[in-house]
Amino acid sequence: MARTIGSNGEETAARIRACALELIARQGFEAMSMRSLAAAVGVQSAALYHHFATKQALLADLMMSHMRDLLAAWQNVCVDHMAGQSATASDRLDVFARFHVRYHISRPQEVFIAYMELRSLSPGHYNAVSELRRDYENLLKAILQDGVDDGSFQIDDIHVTAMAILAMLTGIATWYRPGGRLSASAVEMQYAALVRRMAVDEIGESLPVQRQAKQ
Amino acid sequence: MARTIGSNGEETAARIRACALELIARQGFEAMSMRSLAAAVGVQSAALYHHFATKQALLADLMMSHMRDLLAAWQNVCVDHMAGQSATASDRLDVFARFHVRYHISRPQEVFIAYMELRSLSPGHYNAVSELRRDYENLLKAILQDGVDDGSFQIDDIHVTAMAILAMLTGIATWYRPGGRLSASAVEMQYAALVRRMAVDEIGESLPVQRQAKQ
DNA sequence: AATAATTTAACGACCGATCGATTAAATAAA
DNA sequence: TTTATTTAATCGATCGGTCGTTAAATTATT
Repeated sequence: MARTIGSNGEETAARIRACALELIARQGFEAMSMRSLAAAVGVQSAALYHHFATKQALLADLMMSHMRDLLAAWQNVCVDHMAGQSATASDRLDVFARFHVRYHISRPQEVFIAYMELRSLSPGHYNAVSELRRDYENLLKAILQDGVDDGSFQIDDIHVTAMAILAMLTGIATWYRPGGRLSASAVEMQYAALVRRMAVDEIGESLPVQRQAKQ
Repeated sequence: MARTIGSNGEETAARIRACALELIARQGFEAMSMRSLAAAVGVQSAALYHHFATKQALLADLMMSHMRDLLAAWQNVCVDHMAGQSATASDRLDVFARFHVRYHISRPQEVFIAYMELRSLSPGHYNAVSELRRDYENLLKAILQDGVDDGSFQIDDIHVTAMAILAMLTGIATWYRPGGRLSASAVEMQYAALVRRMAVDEIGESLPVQRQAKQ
């Protein structure tokens, strides 16, 4: 430790992360200079390099942390809400949708960065983050597949439907603002209902064959 | 040098626009330097300023053009497919969804830029683009409202549903690649079917009251 | 001759990153 | 308990380079 009384390295690193999240979310990674970040943190720009090797490493740290936190949070939900995977596909889809909305509403900056700054990552970091993203997408696909297998979902294409659901849910971050007309739980409820409709076609539910989209 | 044989100002401006679209879509607006853009076009960077006053003006030009083209293309679809607005809300929603998918698949770069680089716009340009975006959103909202009014749609909240649909459809740009597993028309069909499900709840269709999402 | 398009050359500002010096706390040695 | 040493953290200054932009000169078109 060095200068200021009552502060240490981990605390400074955490403050750098927090300020970087805000600045990158507001201006974009390329538009944020290390100098402006240092000013926001309240240190000299050189001090940033004691905690993060490069600007790129800082971005990768933020994005990897976000993806790992997201996956860990889902694991917690699984442990809490449906121990043993005994829940139906429909229930699990509902839990997933609500979880996703809740998590993305509670961390708007991380979410915004996670899918806006993918192109700012170096190839190596991009692959690492993409892998975690694929893991997360596969969680949803597995639920959809289970529902198709047991006949409770009517889905033409798992991949397309999963991409559609995730884009729809993640898009909340672009318009939802706390304190607006709708509460977070109201939004959560509505999106969960929309997701359910996307997976379940009530008319086709009783039919043994997959419902065909009309040309 | 001045004018090369067979070229004029408008042609150069068009080439600048095309190269800028590609570079910005790939690297982001902040990451694209005017020097690299000039190199891609095949001119000196100073020549760019004969056609666009500033880098910011170039971005605004690209985004405003995109939004105006999008709105104009929808007007054309309206004239062609449903003269006189006599079509049902369900049909109009279907036409809208298919149009949106088709248009966004055909112009991936413009689409990507249009919703990734909003924050790179100066306040004035941001407001101008946002106004056109709102116009486009209102087209969808009007269709949804009509369907709710005549009882063919079961929708809790027009705004939420419209945002969800647009995020879902626009998200295609993040994963669809020509020549992949699915053809553009297959994607168009599937997304149109999903949009229909989001607006129409077949079970609740016969009920006079709005269907309530289960808590 | 007038104008439009492009060049070369350069300006000042800022970029990410690094350097060596400095300081405070933790640890070891006396 | 004092003294010496190490480690972690920050600072001020600065590096080489690139940024957006501009001025003036040059060339081509009308």
